[in-house]
Amino acid sequence: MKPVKKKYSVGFRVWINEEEGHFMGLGRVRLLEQIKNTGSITKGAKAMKMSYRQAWQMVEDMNQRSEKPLVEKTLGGKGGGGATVTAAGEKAIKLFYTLEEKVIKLSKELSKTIKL
Amino acid sequence: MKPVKKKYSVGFRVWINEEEGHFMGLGRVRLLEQIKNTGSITKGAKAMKMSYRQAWQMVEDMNQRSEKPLVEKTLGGKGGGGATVTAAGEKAIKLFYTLEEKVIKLSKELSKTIKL
DNA sequence: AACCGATATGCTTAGAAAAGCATATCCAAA
DNA sequence: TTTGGATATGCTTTTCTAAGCATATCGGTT
Repeated sequence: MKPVKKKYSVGFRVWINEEEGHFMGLGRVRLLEQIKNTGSITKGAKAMKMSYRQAWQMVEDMNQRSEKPLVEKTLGGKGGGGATVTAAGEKAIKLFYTLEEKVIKLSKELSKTIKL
Repeated sequence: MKPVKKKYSVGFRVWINEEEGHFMGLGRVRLLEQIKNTGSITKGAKAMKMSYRQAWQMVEDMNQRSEKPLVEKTLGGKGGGGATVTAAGEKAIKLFYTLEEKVIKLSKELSKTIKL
């Protein structure tokens, strides 16, 4: 009875670095999408089961470190305020997925070649 | 005075998954190398400023989940024992670097294309 | 000017991961 | 059979991160 051959595969994570380091990975991209869908950081965070505080900090960090803010926030007003994803934000989301897609493709190819 | 263009780049992490999930990433590969260099888990761990306990657990995990052990351990004997990296271990190390190299190459290319 | 729901932010708490400690075990060599 | 240095493993402690709580602030709308 020969030992069963195991299946191995390549795993990976991609992100975008700004000069100071990690800038935007899958988590932040998803957050941006949720903010876009729900119209607020609070609701977006809730949808991701993430604390508002952390979500807010992520948005703050991204806005401060990108040349143009990715999220625009409104205080007061109808419903008390909200947040929307800017054109720059949309662009960043698309860019991230484009990059990720290419790495996914490579990792799938590499997975086939693994022999251990 | 125009705003200064920021430099962005693509960051990544690669690892090898076995059926149960994460199997071997850069940290474990380095540990294997240190074990090879020093001839023991204890010294290898120390060289990496990692606790012996953690190093031992990693080795145990790798050995149990790969078809052939990557590290061979000796109890007692001259010097009280030690550990060596098996041929299968060497193979795994090389495989990992081969995979990583390809992802590095891709990420460098992608870094050039980033426009935000 | 009162209201409302979201942003903004400090401070506390909880939970998970790593480190650290203590000790038992192993066995070839001397 | 004693020695020595490494493996083996349970248990405690530290550390770091994320979550949670509390509260102040904002400002268009009514």
